[in-house]
Amino acid sequence: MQFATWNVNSLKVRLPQVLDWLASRPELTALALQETKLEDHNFPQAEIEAAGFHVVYAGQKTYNGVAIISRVPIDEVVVNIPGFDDPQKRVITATIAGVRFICAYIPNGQALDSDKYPYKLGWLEALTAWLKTELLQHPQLILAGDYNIAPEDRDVHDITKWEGGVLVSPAEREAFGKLVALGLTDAFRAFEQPEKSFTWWDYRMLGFRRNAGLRIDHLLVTATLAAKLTACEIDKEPRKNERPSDHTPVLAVFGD
DNA sequence: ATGGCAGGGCACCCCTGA
Repeated sequence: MQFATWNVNSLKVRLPQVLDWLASRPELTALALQETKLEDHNFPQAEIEAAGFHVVYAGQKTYNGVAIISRVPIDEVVVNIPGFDDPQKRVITATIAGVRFICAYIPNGQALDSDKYPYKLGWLEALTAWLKTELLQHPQLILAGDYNIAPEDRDVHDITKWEGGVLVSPAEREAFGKLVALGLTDAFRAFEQPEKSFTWWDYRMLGFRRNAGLRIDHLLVTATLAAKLTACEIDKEPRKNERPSDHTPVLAVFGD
């Protein structure tokens, strides 16, 4: 069983790369996508199904948009955070192979003095409250997505450049800590990993070539699943493509 | 040095991302 997350920064542009990556990963069970940037009537459902996959999605024009692609049937689909009034399409959840798989595109926040920053913190609170109830029903749960939070300084290429900004602020890291405190494990940190492991690199200033990146895409898993984890890997290959997404996939592998 | 790149919408420039 393998689950992955990838912010594709426009599925319209990246669909061929997504299908190529899925073909290169035949053991992958399901993939969570963020920033599809497609309204539902434009979503490439037929192409994805023609390639042999199941898919569910929730999108809007220009911004945000999430989807889950799966090799096995998808059940119990929920869009957005129940009880939280938000016009932005940032969450889709489904049960796949007995796992409650949540695909989330957590707000960026833009800047500490922006209106988008309190929106981000409130959004994280709502997510955490809802997760509490989900966890009561689903011992096997994965919260996968673009968190827009670098949890620790080692998740940042140069902390002096980011300190005092969004993605690394104490309040955001505390919100990440509250998710972990629900009993979740950061799958990537469950293993020895290379130093300077990142999932996003700025398009500008040769960010990828200089490995000037951040680790902001994560899979948090319940204890039941953490016990089955055998690996967690950032796959940097898609970031080397022509016209790459600025994010690259992260993959968690589970045994029996 | 606050810029640099990319995508989308819309109109030839602006917004957002991280």
